[in-house]
Amino acid sequence: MEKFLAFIQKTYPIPANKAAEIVSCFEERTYKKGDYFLKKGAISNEYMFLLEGMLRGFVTDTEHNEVTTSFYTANNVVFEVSSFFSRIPSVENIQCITPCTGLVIRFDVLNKLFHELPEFREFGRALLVKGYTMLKKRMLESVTLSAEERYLELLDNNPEIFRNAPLKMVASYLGITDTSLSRIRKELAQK
Amino acid sequence: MEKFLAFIQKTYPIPANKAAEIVSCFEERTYKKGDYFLKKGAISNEYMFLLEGMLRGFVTDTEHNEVTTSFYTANNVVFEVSSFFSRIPSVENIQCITPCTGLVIRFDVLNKLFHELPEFREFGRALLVKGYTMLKKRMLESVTLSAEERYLELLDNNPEIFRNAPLKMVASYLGITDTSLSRIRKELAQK
DNA sequence: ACTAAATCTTGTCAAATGGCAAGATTTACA
DNA sequence: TGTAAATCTTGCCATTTGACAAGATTTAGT
Repeated sequence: MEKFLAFIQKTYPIPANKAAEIVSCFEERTYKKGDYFLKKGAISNEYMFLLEGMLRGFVTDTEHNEVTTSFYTANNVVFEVSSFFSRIPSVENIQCITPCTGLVIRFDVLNKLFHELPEFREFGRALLVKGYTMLKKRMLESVTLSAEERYLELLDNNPEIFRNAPLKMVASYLGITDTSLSRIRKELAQK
Repeated sequence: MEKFLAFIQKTYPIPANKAAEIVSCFEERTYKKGDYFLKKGAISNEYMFLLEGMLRGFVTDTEHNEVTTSFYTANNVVFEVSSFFSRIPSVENIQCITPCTGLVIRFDVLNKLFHELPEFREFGRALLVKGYTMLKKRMLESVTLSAEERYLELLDNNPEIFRNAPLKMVASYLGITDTSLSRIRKELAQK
């Protein structure tokens, strides 16, 4: 798949024949809206490059509220780091919020590739570092920016999220209630 | 160093002779209180296992406030993931808040070890995954727990932080002001 | 031990956000 | 297309937290 090859090259350049070998180990899969890619309590066994659609990661807090931890958009990888790499039960759920198509690989196959192809291993590390970096950035913004600024930033950088996710999911991702987010929008509209 | 060997074995078991080889590539270094291990704008070139003392990671926000991003305590590694592995200028500072002693290794030497010793590579990945996991956990707590609960959790799990870091650093780490933290303590004391 | 600087506490008031509930709007699907 | 469910908005009031500033306490260095 073109998209996946382009993604690999953008993340960590790899010789074309090696990249093709990698991609051939993935298999295409489709999901319906509402399907779970990963359920809390399960050990994540799949790693996906998302071709189309959108998913959300979420946990349930002590008051039984669903708190969105991440949105996964097309042309990015979808997996839960801790459960997948440390082989422990996931605390997070990952669910399709639209119909999805992706290229999937199992843990053992991915690991085999990591061992055989140093370039792919470096690609994996680069991705891990990138994810880590983005999470740090988000964490930082959650304390240095106001809710309104965080909303505007998300709207700027990931407008597609607002087309597919209900307000409540976006609000909990931003760390506020849907009521507050609705008010923030209202105030912005009046400017 | 015993402590470092124990840390390696705890994180990802490695044959003793290999572990010894690894440790021998690190060199001991000492820092004074206030010394910077990493300065904003520099490309991080060192990775440290901290034997004694404590450091803080921080950034400066738009209003010139220092926001603590992490505390580094003895018997853990100290480095900034993005800058060290992606070779980009750091947005964070890492500074000693007490005199420190640690075992330090340069980027190129560490990478050489990663290439030569698959076990050490896996140790590195395990550490990266662990750090990522802990950051996710902290992120989650920042939205599901109240400031008071976050304070109590930190007090329970890392009491040593309170012995060395001024209130202001702890407060910004918890995502609140020093004033609020002071009030939280007052209320807790009254119970 | 003395003094200055750093740190911590506390008061007052303002702003941001949440909880709850009702009503408006949109969406899904029979 | 009609209707129920889901989603979004809004009003009211309470709570949390912040900004600022003054005073108390602790720490560091001579």
